[in-house]
Amino acid sequence: MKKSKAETAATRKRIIEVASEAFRSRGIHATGVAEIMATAGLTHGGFYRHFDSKEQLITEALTLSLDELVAAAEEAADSGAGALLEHFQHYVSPEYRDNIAQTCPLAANGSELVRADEMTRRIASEGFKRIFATLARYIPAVDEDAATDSAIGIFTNMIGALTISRLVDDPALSDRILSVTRSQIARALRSPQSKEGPKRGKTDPRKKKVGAP
Amino acid sequence: MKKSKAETAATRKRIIEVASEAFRSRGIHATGVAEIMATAGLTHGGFYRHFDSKEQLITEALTLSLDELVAAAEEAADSGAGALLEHFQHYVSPEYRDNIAQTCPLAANGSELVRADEMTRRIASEGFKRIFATLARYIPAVDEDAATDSAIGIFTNMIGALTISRLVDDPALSDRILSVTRSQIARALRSPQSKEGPKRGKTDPRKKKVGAP
DNA sequence: TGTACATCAGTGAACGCGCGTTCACTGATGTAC
DNA sequence: TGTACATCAGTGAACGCGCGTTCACTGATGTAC
Repeated sequence: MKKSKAETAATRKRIIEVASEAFRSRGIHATGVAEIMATAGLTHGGFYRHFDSKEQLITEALTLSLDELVAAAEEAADSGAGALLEHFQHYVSPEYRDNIAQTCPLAANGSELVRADEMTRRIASEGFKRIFATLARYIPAVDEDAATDSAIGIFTNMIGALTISRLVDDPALSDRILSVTRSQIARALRSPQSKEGPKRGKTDPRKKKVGAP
Repeated sequence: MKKSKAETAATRKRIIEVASEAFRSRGIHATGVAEIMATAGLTHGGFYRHFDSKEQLITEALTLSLDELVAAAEEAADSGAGALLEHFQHYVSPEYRDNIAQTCPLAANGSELVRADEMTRRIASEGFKRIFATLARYIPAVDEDAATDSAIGIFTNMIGALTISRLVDDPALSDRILSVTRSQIARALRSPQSKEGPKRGKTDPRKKKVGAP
């Protein structure tokens, strides 16, 4: 029962879509190939007609979810600074927190990605860079370097807040974590950022445009 | 070959210590009971003389690592605000980043803990609360609520920065993430914090002292 | 355009493997007298 | 204090199970003529 090229491509796409949600919902390690195939309406034997290994699916699923994340941020950015502020505020909202399957994979799978293979970490790194670069373009700052610093700070802050808001078992504390983070983001996006700080925390001036595409 | 009570207690403690480092190094799911027992110098069959299940070991290992984390923060706090600043700056240093086995379990296992069982999440939550409460006591702020908000923000920020600094495959970017976060922490710990922000990001005034022990 | 055949997406059974957990056994410890 | 015996920490083999992966087979698709 060979399938047409279009149907084969659609099946492959469906497997990746299912995997990208399943990995975020239940974790990468904890989600099996058979489970993904069953959700996609297939038996597990056919998996290797589409992918060399589970590892390959992980990288493709991560690529998809990061592409979607970047696209959403760029779309918001195209509508101006106000829309971008709103977009990133939504990133640390209860709705976003409660929709782990369809939101940021760096927050959903952070500590698992730290131990992923080289290719997966590269994709995660590239996705991280693309997001904070988009953000940096709209941050009021004394120079490009300061804007990048601020964007990095905001984005890592959001990922930490989101992760911990999902971890804590006290709903009121969870909401408060998000609320505090929204305030921090709003402050950073409103007022021009400089890089001043105490000597020990100062950005090393030798590092130039690291990670800025 | 029954062992003395002292020896039994020492063995149990050793298993928990080994597990707490192994879970942080290699991940909770990815670390097997047999591997932990072998590292502790035992065969895996004896595991169930000490624990009911792997889950129980997870909660005990997490308890240990969080207790150590809290103890270190409180020790620093007892030496004054300067020592506390230094302590939390160290939290987002390259040395700390590169020592995942012996540092913050919320950063090392964040996304896995989100999906852990009820007991484990409760312990993680309690640990989180104890740390930010310690931090809040030394933050200059207009009131206790604002200090708690600031402490929550700083700590979730650090966890996100640490996780992403371990994830990215570009060493210079990794260092920069930590450096940026050190600056943010220094700023927050130096100048009095208030809760002002735009309406949408404002802390809900109905939430009083959530999570503050 | 029609026919003959090679391709290959998908099925379902099976592979080896490592997982968490159980169990019969050993023999030193701790206790009862 | 000394002896007899019950306890139980640790061993090592085995359990069922689900994992990622392989494979013989089916039959519709796509291609060659």
